Order: sequence, then C-alpha cells, then structure tokens
Amino acid sequence: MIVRYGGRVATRPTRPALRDRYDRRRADVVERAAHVFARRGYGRTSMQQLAEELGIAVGSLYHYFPGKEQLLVAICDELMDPLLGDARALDGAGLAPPEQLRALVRLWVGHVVTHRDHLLVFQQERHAIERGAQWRGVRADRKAFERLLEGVLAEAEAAGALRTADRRLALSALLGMVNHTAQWYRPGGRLTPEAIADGYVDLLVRAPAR
Amino acid sequence: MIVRYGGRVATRPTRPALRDRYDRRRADVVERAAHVFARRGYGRTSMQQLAEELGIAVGSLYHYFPGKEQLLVAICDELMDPLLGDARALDGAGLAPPEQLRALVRLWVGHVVTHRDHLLVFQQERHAIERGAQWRGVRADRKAFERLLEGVLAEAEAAGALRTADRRLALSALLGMVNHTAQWYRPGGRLTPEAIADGYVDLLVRAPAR
Amino acid sequence: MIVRYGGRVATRPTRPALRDRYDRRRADVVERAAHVFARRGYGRTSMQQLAEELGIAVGSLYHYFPGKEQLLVAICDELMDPLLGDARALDGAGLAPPEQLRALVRLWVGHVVTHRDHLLVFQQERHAIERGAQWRGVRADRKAFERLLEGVLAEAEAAGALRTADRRLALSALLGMVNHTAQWYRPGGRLTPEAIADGYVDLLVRAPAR
Amino acid sequence: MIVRYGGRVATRPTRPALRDRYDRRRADVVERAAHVFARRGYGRTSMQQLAEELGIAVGSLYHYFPGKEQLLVAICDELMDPLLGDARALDGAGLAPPEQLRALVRLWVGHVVTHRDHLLVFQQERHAIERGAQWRGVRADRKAFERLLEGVLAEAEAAGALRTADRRLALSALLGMVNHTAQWYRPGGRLTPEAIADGYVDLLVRAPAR
DNA sequence: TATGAATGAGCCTTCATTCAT
DNA sequence: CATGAATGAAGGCTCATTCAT
Repeated sequence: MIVRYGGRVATRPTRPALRDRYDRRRADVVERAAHVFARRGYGRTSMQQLAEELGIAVGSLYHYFPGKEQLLVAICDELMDPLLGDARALDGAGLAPPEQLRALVRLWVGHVVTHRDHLLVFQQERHAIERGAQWRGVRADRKAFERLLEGVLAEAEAAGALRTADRRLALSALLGMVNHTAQWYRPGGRLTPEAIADGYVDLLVRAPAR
Repeated sequence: MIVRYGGRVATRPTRPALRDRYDRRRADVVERAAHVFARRGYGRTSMQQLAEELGIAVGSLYHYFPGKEQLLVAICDELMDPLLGDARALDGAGLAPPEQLRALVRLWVGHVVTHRDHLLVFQQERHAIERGAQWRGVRADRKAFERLLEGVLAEAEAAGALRTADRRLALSALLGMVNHTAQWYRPGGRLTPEAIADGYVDLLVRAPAR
Repeated sequence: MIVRYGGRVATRPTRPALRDRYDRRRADVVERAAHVFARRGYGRTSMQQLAEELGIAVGSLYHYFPGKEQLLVAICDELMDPLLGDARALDGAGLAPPEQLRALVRLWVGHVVTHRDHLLVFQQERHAIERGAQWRGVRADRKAFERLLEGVLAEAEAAGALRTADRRLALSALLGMVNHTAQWYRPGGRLTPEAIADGYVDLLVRAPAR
Repeated sequence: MIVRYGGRVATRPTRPALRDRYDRRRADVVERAAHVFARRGYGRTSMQQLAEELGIAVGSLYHYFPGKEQLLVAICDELMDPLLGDARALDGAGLAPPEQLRALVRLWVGHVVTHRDHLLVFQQERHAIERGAQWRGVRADRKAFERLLEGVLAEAEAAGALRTADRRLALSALLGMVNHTAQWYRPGGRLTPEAIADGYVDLLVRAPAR
C-alpha cells in the first residue's frame, strides 16, 4: 500500500503510540473534510467552517496539514493511492483478459462508491490539479492508473474480446462512465456496485458475461 | 430557441442599435470568461484577473452581470439553452429510433466540443448548481435534457436496438462518456466529433452502423 | 438677496433666455436633491440613484454641478443665503428689541419649515462642513447668522426683556430648539410656524406677548 | 441596567476571563470609534482608516462587530442604554415635580457631555436610524426616553410649575436645546454641565431655582 | 498538544466622474 | 445639450495562516 503524505507534514510524532493516534485522527479529518468539500465546494468552505463542522479548532487543522491545499492533496492521495495499489495487485494476479478487465472495473467502481466524496472533490478541483508542482504526485497516479487501464484494454483487444475498433476511445468512454458514477450513486440504490461495473464492462466487451 | 439571461440584467439598453452591441459584447464576455474560468478555475479567478484578461475594466463587467455568480449562470445558460433547443428540434423531426439516438449524440458531442470551456466550468461548479435558487433554471434545463435523452433511449429499446437490458444505467454511462469528452478533446485531434459520437453510440446499440 | 453658486459652475449659459432656464433647472435639482438626501442620506445616495429619482441622466447632473460635493454646497447655500439675506433686511428695519427678536425667530422658523430638507442635510453633514476649504462660505454664513442673532439677543437683554442672565446659553438654547424643529415639523400639523416661533420666544423673554 | 449588544455578536467567548477581556476591548472600540466617526463622519471613515486610528488590524474589528453598521448600532446603544437606565431609576425615586425635572435634565446633560461623540454620530446618522429593522432597538429607546421626559413635564405642568401652556412644544424645545449641547460643549468651558442643565430648566419652569 | 484571537492580503462590489455619441 | 456606457480607485468584508496562551 502506497502511503504518501502529500508534502511536508506539520509535526508527525515519533513515538509509536502517539503516531498511531495522530495518523488515525489525520485520516479522520481527510475523510470528513472530503465530505464537507464535496457538498459545499472546496473553494466555498473556509477553514473556520470546516473546523466547526469537524468539531475541532481551526488551529488544530494545522497540526495535521501545513495548509488548506495540502488537505486537498491528502484527499486526492487518499483517492488515488489505494486504488492504484489494488489495481497493481490485481494486475499481478495474472487473470485472463476479459476477466481481468471485469475484475478491474469492479474494483474501480467499488472504490468510486466508497470514495464518492473524494472523487467529487477531485473533479471539482481538476483544473488546479493539472497545474502546480505539489500536484505532481496526484497527476502521476492518475496517469499510472490510466496507463494500467489501457494495458488491460489492450490485452482484451488482443484477445479479441473488445467490441470497438478504437481502444483509445473505449478508454475515454470507460473513464467517463465510471467516474461519472460518483455523481449519481447512492448506497442502497437499485444497483450494486458490482452490477454497475458489469453493466459498464458489458458495453465494451463482445460476449456479455452471465 | 430559449433565450434566458440568467436573472436580472443590469440595464439592458432599449434602443435596438445599442442593444445589439450590448448583446454582442455580453455574449463575448460570457464566451471568453468561460475560457478563463475553465483554465484557472472559477473560484481562483478574481474579477480583477478576469477583467484584465478580457482587456476591459472591472467595473465594466458589472454593466453586463449583476455579480460574479450571475456570470457563472450566464455561462451555464449558454451551455444548456442551445443544446436543449437543438435537441428539442431534433426530437420533433421524427427520425426512427436508432438514427434518432445517433443524431442526438452527434448533436450533443458537437455541442460539447464547441462548448468545452462552458462544460468544464459547469462540472467544476456542479456542487453550487445543485443548490441555490438562482440555479433553478440551469437545473431544470439539465433535467429536461436528461429526460429527453432517456426518452430517446426508451424508444431505441422499444425498437430492440439497445444492447443493454438496463436503460437507466445506459443513460448514466452515456452521460458520463459524452460529458467526459470535454476533458480530453482537442480540435484537430485524431477523431472528429462525429466519429467520437458514433463510437459512443456503437457501444450502446446492437448493430453498429457504417 | 445673496446669490452664490458654491464654487465654479460647469458651464452657465450667457444668453439670458438660456441662462434663466438653466438657473431654473439647477434650482429645481437643488430642491429635489435636498429632499432625496434628507431621506436616504447624502452618503448613501449615489449619483445614479439621485439621477433616477430626479428623472434625468447621470451626466446631466454634471452640467449643473462640478461634483457631488458641490451639489451639497449648493443645498447649504440655498439654506443659508436667503435666511441671512432676510435676517439682515430685518435687522435694518429698526424694530424695538423684543419685537425684533420675535420677528427674527418667526422669520427663521418660517425658513426652517420651508427648508426642512436642506436643514436636515446640513445637520447630517455638519462634520464635513466644519472642515474643508470649499465650505468656507457656508461656515461664514452660519457664523454671520449666529452673530446677528446674538446681537438681537444682546439688545433684548439691554432692554431688560430677557429672562435669563446667561445670554450665551440662551443663544445656544435657541439655536438648538429652532433647528431641531426640522426633525419633527410636519406641514398642516397642530401648530403654525408662527405659533412655534412664538412659543420659543416666550421661553426666553420676560413678558410673553399676545 | 439594560445591556444589549446591537444584534448578534461575532463569537463572544464563554470563559469568564476571556469574556471580560473581550467585553473591555469591545467597549473600548465603541468608545474610540465614536470619537473618530464624530470627527470624520461615519460614512467618510473607512474601516481601514478606523482600524489604523485604533491601532488594530481591520480583521480584528470583525471579531467584535459583524459589520460596520453594527458598530454604529453599538455606539447608539451605548448612548441610549445607560441614559434610559439612569432616567428610569430616577423616575422611580419619587421626587417632587420641579425637582424631578431638574434632576432629570441634569442627568441628561451630564450624559450628553460625557457621550458627546456618540450623540454627534447619532445625529449624523439619524436618517438611517429612522428606517431599517436593525435600528428597532435604538428607535424604541429613543421613544421610551421621550415618553419618560414627557411624563415628567406633564407632572410639572400639573403642579403648575411650567411656564408654557404648550407642553408638547416645551418637550421639543427641551430635546432641541439639550441635544444641541453636544455641538458646542467643551470640557472645562465656561459653564459646568449642571449650570447648563439649570439654565435650560429655568427657561421652562415658573420659578427659577437658586 | 490544542486552542482561537489576531492578522492583513485580497476579494467582490460600488460609485463619482468622464467622454464619445 | 443631453446621454449613459465605461472607468478604476476605494470600500466593506472574508479567510488562510500564525502564535501566544
């Protein structure tokens, strides 16, 4: 599992017990901040409002993040790192092309629905992420994931499983539909994440599974 | 064609000659502001910066829009109104289901690539649009378009042209892939807007055209 | 009658016919601007609001006054000049002390009730008038009037008509009560301006008239 | 004693020690702001200028007042609340009519000279105070004080102590002369506040005291 | 460690004034 | 003359960040 802290962390304790508590609290702030930002918007949420909503003091936020933007970086890291880690693990599992694609999309959709808020924030602030040095890590992760995904699609194509002649367009379409899921998915809705993922894959592959 | 001005306009001239010039300049500001906001971000672009980029004075912006948010509304109106207008016109043209869907997606993708900036801004500020009274019109347009699209998909399904059993999911997938096009499309790129649209439709319908 | 124009006037016509129309319109603007300022406040009324309320264009205001503050000067001149002129005329009429005081206060109160708006504006902006070179004329008028008033009180005192031993305090009290009249007087109210004036004078002089 | 804070206060501390310091600083700002506004004018003093004059940062002003107008409200509250409180206490002391009036005017004049700046600001912004919901409290206080004063005058009249037949006019005159005192009084001047108050009362009552 | 008062740069907006029509 | 679109300086206010407690 990749663990990156999106830049210098204010003062992470060294003693294990304290460090664990610190890490837990920090992760909690990231999680809940993502929720607040997703609803109110990153730019429209002040550190004061955020602190109030989290039930902590403004100054405390600066114990965990050097600044507001680093909090945003942490949210995006929390979005990309586990996904990329899991996807790489899957990639090494050696599944056959069509199953491999299906497994990856299932994993991906599963991640999208559990990190809906993170993704919504990521999409809001996409323009900022595309520029700026501190975003290099997030950008690299995004590109790595897309490349991995393209590789899986290429293998599926090579195996004759893809319906479309244009693999690049299929990649874009897949990115669009999966990421868009964050906009409408509600837990306990009509479709399970797996059903959603399968529906997407079925659009791309020749012989619908099931 | 729906023409709405996103709320009260700050003293639109009544004399035709002046009004035309006013309308032209206003539309120009909307167009170019969309471009600036798409790149820099709406929240991260100050009215000062925008004015400078447009080559006009800050105060002049307030001749055309009562405030920064109304400029955002105007951008979204400019995005939705022509699309919805054209889509409705097409809807009344009486095409057969599969051609109707293809024609609609072509029109839609064509609109997306000519209004890339508007759409990118719209996606950035989606969270703001979902709340607030002044966004009611934009929200209504978006919903109207989705409903129209769903109707077309339903007709295609009734005609047995749809590959998927889940029309609702197909709708979401289509929304995702088409709107995502704004993120990567570059004029003069490998694929024409028509080819992109056809690629998307081919994923959904049973018998690929061409 | 003193006629001063409170500083350089933008472009007063020279041909008599035009000049008369100009003067009439200018006086009308002064009159009505006083009314608007009295209600909304000078500082809280923009030239745009004022122009709209007067039914003329913003630019037109600048035909009659070089700036907003000169309009304020004109209002104060319109308040002080006729009052001082009439008071001086009365002073030269050679009335006996007690009658002279009564006549002056009647004249004064009469002026206050017909220039209520001007006086309210004057009181609002008193702090501005006490400083600044352009206000020298208005300040001089105010002082001249107070001195004239004090002279009349002194004569009354010399004639044994004053109830109080402290003429300076009586002067202040008189200034306070008469000017305060602008705050509560309504045309057609219970008391006529003459009755009000007499009431004030009766407080000061030994043997109430009538 | 009435203690009102002119609308919502921006996060008043709850811990007693901090709250006391907060209250002290806030009162200090009110006091000194009244002085600055009295001299420069409320509308002509920017928050920047005020902060500079007070030796604090602009943002700090917003710790104590939600906005510029609330600071004005606080100044007026500071003017009216103690006066009304003291006047009511006196009213309940059960003095005989002529002494009661004299005591009230002494108290009032004493308050005027110690709150000269507050009163000057109040008079400047009277037009704003007469309208608007946030001024309801100040307006109510002013009316309550006038009613109390009228009651005292009525008792004096009933006791045959009043010189004038028109009690309402006497009330207006008294309001005018006392409030006008703020315009000219200087500490250490020729007359003490008591002498001034007695001078005013002597104009109204039949048998001058002393 | 946690706090929150204090800061001041920067934001959106207003508005007195100008000038081409 | 009269107009009103255009201007840009300045105003009120917000908010990310700091630091003394």
